[in-house]
Parts: sequence; structure tokens; C-alpha cells
Amino acid sequence: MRESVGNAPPPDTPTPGRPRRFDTAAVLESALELFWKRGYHTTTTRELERYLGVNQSSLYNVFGTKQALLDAALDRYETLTTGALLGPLEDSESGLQAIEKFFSDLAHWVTRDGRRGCMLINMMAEDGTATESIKRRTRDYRKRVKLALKDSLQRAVANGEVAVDDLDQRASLLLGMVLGYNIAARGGASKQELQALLGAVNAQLSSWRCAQA
Amino acid sequence: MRESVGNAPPPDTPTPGRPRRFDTAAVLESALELFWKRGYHTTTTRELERYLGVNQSSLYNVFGTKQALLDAALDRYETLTTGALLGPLEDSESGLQAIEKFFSDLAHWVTRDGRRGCMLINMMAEDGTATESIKRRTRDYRKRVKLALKDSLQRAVANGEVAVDDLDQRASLLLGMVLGYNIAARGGASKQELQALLGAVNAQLSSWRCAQA
DNA sequence: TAATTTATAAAGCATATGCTTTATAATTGC
DNA sequence: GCAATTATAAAGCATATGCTTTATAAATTA
Repeated sequence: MRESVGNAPPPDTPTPGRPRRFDTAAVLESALELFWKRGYHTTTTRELERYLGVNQSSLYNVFGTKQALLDAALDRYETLTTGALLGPLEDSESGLQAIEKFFSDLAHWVTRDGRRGCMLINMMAEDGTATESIKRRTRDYRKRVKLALKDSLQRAVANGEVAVDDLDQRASLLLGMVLGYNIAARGGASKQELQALLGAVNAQLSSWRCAQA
Repeated sequence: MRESVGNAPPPDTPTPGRPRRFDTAAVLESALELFWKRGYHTTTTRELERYLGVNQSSLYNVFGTKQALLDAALDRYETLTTGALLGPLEDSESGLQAIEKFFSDLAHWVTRDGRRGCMLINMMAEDGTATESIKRRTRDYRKRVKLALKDSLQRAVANGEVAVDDLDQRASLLLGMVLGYNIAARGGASKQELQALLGAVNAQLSSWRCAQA
């Protein structure tokens, strides 16, 4: 069942049996939305049924279990976040500017539609009962974000924008701020609070900039 | 009932009726422990019953509801955290040194007994369904931490340890790192990861220090 | 001792949870 | 049209949840 996930448009050779009535990809997108806003444990299968407009049995036929649905949603989330946040940072040619853009993008990403935070970072804190799969994902995510930030700093050095040697420490600082900004947003911090956090990061980045750059 | 919370040792004038068999304060401490480790929603009343060794009905007679028990536990938590973390920071005469100590204390506080994070910061992220009371608490906590950090920086300036003007921004940076460190610990970050975050903060603090100090 | 008051243990209650089953509807190749 | 195959809706299942009730135990004052 799991291998048919994402086959929203029916394949060229029509499959036998009654055709699926819903678009798997669209339903997955809605599930992601719900898990993102409400968290995993607080989202019930009945809620999913209502919000997605798909009967529980169909949902379970296609995705297996609630955990499996979350996993599929997280796969999708990683694609989205790569496209919107991490991809641009990783692919950019610029240094400091790419980091500034990343934090600016992050601010929008994390507060759109009534403040939800980054789903993966939310998962880190949801509770102590995370799956191994979840733990691995979140660990990888922290690692990936830090590396992307460090590489950008490296480029900034190469470009002569900044002149520092302790790149790893500075990347850690930025990673910490990414995590902190997220939990503040998730915790319902006001716009002023969030703006203050963002301002602190930007001031920090500016302070690293060489005078001549 | 609520007003009798915390009256662990029986008062001088013995109350009529069967005496309580458990120490209210000790039980509250255990409840705090459990909520802290496992989060609010994932802790069930049966778990509390087992872990505290107190029957549900007794628990409900003394504390009212699960939410009320959490509230009482959070009151206790605030006392504890004030004593161990915030109090020293707020009461210190020193500047930078107090902040360094605060982060060092925080690292222990947050990782003792198998890594639980700061309970109040955990509450920010538990899920989107926080009570108004919880939201207020967490908002106040962020405010208090930032203010304490800012005041310490102010003292550092007065002491001639650092020479900067944008104190609010630097306090925001440190607050962000407090939040970020916590969620990393809660999310199961390795000792290396946590050490890296802490190292970044300390490097930052050092960089603010005047050469002559 | 009797009457009163409070605490406790165990069972009970209504509802919710993740997941499955049963019956039926819609499509296929023949 | 007919068997085969898959999807769906609704009901069902075992268990868990927060909280309450009932019966009884242990202390008080008189």
C-alpha cells in the first residue's frame, strides 16, 4: 500500500477495481497542514477524517497507520522546506546575504497562517515519546541547517565579506537562533518578540561584516 | 480544596476526620517530575496514580483537576527555577560572569536525569492547545529571562566589562539561545551538539568583553 | 460510645482513541 | 453480462481517558 502513495493522477494503464475518489497528494498536503498546526498526538484520526474529507478506512488503506501518515507528511514537509528555505540557502552563491535571506524567509515560513513554527522543530519538542524515525529526522535537520549556515559563512569568508576563523561556533550560534525563533513562534510570542529575535540575528550578522565589504 | 495545597505537615490544631496519608508537597514534587519528563498531555491520570502512589480520587480531592495539578506543579517549578537559575542571575552583582554562570547552570538544569529541557519552555511547544494560563506563564517567563539578561548586561557595562549600546538586541540574542538550547536538549541532541551551542554562547560573551577587563 | 468529618480504594461512567470489519459500490478484463 | 478487483461508508472493537461515585476506614468532638 505504501508504495502507491503519491500516485494521485491515475496511471496510463488503468488499474482494475473501483477507482480512488480522492487525490492522494492533495490529501497528504492537508494531513501535513493539520499535523503542522496541531501537532501529532493532538491530531486524532477522526479529525483527519473530517478535515481531509476521507473515510478512516480509506486513509488506512492508503497510508497504513497514523504514524505512517505522519512519516509521509514529513517527507512532503522536507520537500517543501527544502524548496522554500534550505534549498535557496544551500544553493546560493552569496554568503551573508544568503543567511539574511534565510532568516527572513524563516520568519515568514514560521508565522504564516496563524503561527505554526517549523514542523520538524515542533517535533523535537512535542513530547518525550518520539519515534526513532522522528529522532533521526530531527537530528539530521539540525545537522543540515547548521552545515548550510556554516557553508554560507565559508562563502562569506571567501568573498571577503567577513573575516573570522571560528566558523563552526558562529554556525552553532545561528542554529541556536533558528531553534529559538521557532519555539518562540510556536509558543505564541508576539510580533514584537519575534521581531526582536530577528533583529538580534541581523545585528549579529552585520557585526561580522567587514568594513570594506 | 485548592487552598489546602501544600499543607504537607499537619497543622498544630489537628483537623477532624481521617488524616491524609500522603505528603502533599512530596506528591506535588513527583507530579512535577512526571509532567516535566513526559509533558502534560502524554501524562495520564493513571500514570500519576501509579507514579505518585496516590489514588486518583485522593488526587482529585486535593488538587481538583489534572490542569489544576499542572498549575500547582508549575508554581512549584517557578520556585525551583528561580532558586536554581533565575534568582542567582537576577541577584548577582556581577555582569558577564553572572551570565556565564547562568548558561552553565542552565546546561545542568536542562540535561539532568536524562535530558528533560526547561519545563516552561517545553510548555511553549507541547502543542497548539495551550491554556490561557499556560500562555501567560510562558510569555512572562520569556520576558523575565530577557530582562534578567539585559540587566546583567547593564551591570557589565556599568562595571566596564563591556562597552556596547544595543543592550536590548544582545539580550534578545541570548534569550534566543536559551530557547534554542532547551529545544535541542528536549529533542535529544547529543552532548556534542549541546556543547557546541553552549560554546557558541560563551564565545559570544567573550567577544563582548573589553580587552582591558 | 455516638455522631461527625475527612480520606481512601475500587469500581464505574461517558466519551474518545487508533484501527478493523462488514457490506456494498464502482471499475476492470473477459 | 460475469467474475475479479479495489474503494468506500458505516458500524464495530478493544482499550484508554479524565473524572465521579460508592462503600468503608480512620480520625475528630462530645
